[in-house]
Amino acid sequence: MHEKERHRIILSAVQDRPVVTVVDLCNLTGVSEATIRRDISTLHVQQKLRRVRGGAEAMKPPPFVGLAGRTFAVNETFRSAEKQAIARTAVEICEDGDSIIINGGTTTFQMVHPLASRRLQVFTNSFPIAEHLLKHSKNTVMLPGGAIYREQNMILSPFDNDVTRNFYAKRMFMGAQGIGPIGVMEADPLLIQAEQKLIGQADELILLVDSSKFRQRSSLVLCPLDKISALITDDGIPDDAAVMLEAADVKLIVAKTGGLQEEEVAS
Amino acid sequence: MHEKERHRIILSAVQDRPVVTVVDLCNLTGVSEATIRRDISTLHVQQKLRRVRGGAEAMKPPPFVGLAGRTFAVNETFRSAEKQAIARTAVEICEDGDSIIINGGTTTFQMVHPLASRRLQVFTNSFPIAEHLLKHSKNTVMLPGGAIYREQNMILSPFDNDVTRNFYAKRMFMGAQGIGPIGVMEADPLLIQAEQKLIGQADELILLVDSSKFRQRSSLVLCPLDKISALITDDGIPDDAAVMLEAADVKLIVAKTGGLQEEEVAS
DNA sequence: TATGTCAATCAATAACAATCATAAACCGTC
DNA sequence: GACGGTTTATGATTGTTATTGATTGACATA
Repeated sequence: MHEKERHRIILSAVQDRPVVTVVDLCNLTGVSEATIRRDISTLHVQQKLRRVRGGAEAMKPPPFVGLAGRTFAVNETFRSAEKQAIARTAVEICEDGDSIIINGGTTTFQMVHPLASRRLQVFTNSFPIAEHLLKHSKNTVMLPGGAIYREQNMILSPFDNDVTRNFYAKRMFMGAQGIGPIGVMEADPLLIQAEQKLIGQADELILLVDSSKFRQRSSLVLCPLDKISALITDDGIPDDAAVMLEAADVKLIVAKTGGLQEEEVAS
Repeated sequence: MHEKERHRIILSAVQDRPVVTVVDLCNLTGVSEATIRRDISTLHVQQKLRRVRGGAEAMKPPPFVGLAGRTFAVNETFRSAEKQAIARTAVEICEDGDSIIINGGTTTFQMVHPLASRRLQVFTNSFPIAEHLLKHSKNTVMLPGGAIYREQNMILSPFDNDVTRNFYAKRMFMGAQGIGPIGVMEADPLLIQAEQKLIGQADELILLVDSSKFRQRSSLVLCPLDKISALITDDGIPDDAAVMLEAADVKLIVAKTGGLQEEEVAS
């Protein structure tokens, strides 16, 4: 990864929230802490951000974060290191020029930072993802039509006749509330509807879930496991879950937190 | 491969992507690293790009699209007092609960501030308007589907099957490049297409133009004057323009800058 | 004390500049 | 055209420099 590329990612992250830690940036970029510190120092003297102990903060903190950004930010801090590593791994399997679909969620949102230095065709129903990519990257951004639901920060539509049907992608990335033998679980019927509309518009469905999701259950089943092409998670995945995924022929990708390699466990 | 040919490829790549590496350019052109480095050096002294370690970057690194974009911001300061008065008047004729369509533009963008304390159903193809209303108001925000065009900061779609057809509003507000006896003028064919899609989804079409627009002409005609229900402008409007509008049965509303009142000149 | 952050250092690596040899393009003259 | 000489562009090789990641110890904090 190149210096400029890292700098873009760092600036992208630092403007996303009040403070970013060095560890966060390591997970986001996959480089060592020493390098991140050197980068922060460089950007500090360039006045691009302010260096603080433990990380960095934006030069001009946003005047006030709307209620939308707040709930989002709270969720983000939960298991954020894992989510960032997972998101980085997800972006790494994409190539410039690819068409991808990103379903809204706190884990998938982390993809925006590694995407800052890339150029893809991104279709997303998440308003914050679209907003961030528009401001901090050169990716092409496409949206479905519909109403913006503040609670989820997503664009949802009860109609079937939107441009979603006109977009076809190589991969679709999505999070989930939980994973079990029955399949992928979600909490909200509205999300189910939106996600099912998107599944089928992509060749591969790739799930991004941190390992805590394997212990969670929910009432609504989005789709069975065999619809999933690959699943990216962190190294806290239980053995029985790995067996379950292998049985369903789901490619398991374990993202390494702390910055180095990804490791494929099962095909 | 000829030198000029490589240079075109390099410049194309460097403006397309945030960063290009020497290796990338080697793969792209099929020549050696030494040659690419020589090319980058040449283009660097020609100020066509900036040379950085590992590759090259575009001269103006981040075309960061701010909340309202760079070109947006420049336009916003031009005749902003008039635009704000016009926008305020436009919002004043709406009542809470109304469904309105706001077409993107620098004048219509000014509507977001008076709208901050209101609660309407707003359908807009302007990303900055949606963003602002979402963060700073409680209005319901709805969007058409499509790609976000950075230059205009608008969501445009070549497809006809989007949710636009499912949204019907009491009023549609739009700006324009110019106004003449022939009708409403616009500069960009893409905008024409998007605007024509929206017109017809509202009972009334209301035009927001500052008085300088009566002296402007453009090459593309969006619609004839008689499609317009009302036109809001400032008190700099020429007499002949007022006569022209009266003849076309357009209700003329003059926004008072600084003051409060609207004034009806013709019905 | 335990933990996390940081700066200094060093080895490994990647990127670079300088140099040279080859081959193509160029430019005269015949 | 054809030939010989020159220039120019390119790729490979070399040694040099810059960047990175790991290690260590210092310092602050809980």
